[in-house]
Amino acid sequence: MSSPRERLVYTMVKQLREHGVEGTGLRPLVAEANAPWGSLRHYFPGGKDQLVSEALEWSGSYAADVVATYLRRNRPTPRGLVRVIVRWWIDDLEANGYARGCPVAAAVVDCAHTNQPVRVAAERALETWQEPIRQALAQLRFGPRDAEELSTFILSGLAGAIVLSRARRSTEPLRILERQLIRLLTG
Amino acid sequence: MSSPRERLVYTMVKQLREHGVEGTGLRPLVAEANAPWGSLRHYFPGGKDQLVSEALEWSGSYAADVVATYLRRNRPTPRGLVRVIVRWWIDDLEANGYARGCPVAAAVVDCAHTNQPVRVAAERALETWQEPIRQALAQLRFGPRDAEELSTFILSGLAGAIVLSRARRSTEPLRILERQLIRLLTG
DNA sequence: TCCAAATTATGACAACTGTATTAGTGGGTG
DNA sequence: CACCCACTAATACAGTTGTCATAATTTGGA
Repeated sequence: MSSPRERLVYTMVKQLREHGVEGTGLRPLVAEANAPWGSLRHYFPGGKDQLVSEALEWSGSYAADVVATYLRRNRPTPRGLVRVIVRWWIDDLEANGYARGCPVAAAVVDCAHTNQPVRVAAERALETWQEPIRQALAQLRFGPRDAEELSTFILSGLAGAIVLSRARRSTEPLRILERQLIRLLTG
Repeated sequence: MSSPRERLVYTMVKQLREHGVEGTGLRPLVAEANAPWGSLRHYFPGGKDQLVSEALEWSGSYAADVVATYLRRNRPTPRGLVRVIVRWWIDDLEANGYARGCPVAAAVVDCAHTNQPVRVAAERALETWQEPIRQALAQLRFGPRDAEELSTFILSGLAGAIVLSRARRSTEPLRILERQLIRLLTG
């Protein structure tokens, strides 16, 4: 399997997505990760903040990879780009009964003002995530300025649509996002 | 001033926006509200869930009022509608140093899967908020179906842009949202 | 084999969590 | 006055929180 260290980070990602930062207890987390309690301070001397920050970093890289993989395999189209971004979340929400949301949003909501290290980690994760989207838009006909603006806009819509979808227990908001974004990028 | 009951609800709104559901302790809350500890169980026998739910209801009504007031005073235009919705948040974030976000998003992120009563309250708050926006779109040239879709899309973008703005400590994501929404509604 | 370093076990710490109970205060009405 | 009521005070409860210190153990390399 993976090392206790890796399992702790990944389990933190999952817990973050389900319960947020403040809602995640270290002891339940360690239990679910099947990790020894002593590993916590050994691998994460920075405490909970460090573990959360690494979980966010992992999440940012993962999300970026989803887009980057699409770019590697296809010449991007507006439709295809939007689809690969939004569909991942539609599938995930449906597969998990709307249990898990966006870990970055969770971190921001809980700690934006009270916990600088975590906030900075969230900011970095968003940059990581945004980068391949911006690249994709640049490969389309969009100039640097539009690519920057539109990629920010896409992430905003996505983060919000996830929240709405979980509140309603319906993927409609995400499907609407997909339609409107395609309209915006092709119109 | 206002009654302890009202202060408790309003203070919960504030705490929700700053620390989320799980990050808000009842004792600090009661202290900040200058309310007697005994008032908690007296006015809110349903416990924390009830207090959070009422805070969400209050928030939904408040947000809806902002839009409804605009509608009462002006004949709506795409630009004016988007502006009144987005500007409130730009001003609020700048005025409070990005300390406070959207209470509904906070509730969803923390409790969407673990706390049905709160999730339902969040869903209702979103409906309340969406209603005047849909009305405004209906007063423009949009049919019922487009008004429904676009009002959902606007709320998605808004909730997400607030998250991004707090993460970056910059109102750029909200300003981008404003521009793109105007483009979408006028294009 | 033996040492040193990496890893884990165990348990304690004070502070805090939401909930609950019981007694008591106040003010207005009968 | 006496009564009842909405309201508050004070405290206790069992559980959990993140952090920490120290000892025991395992591991890999010389």
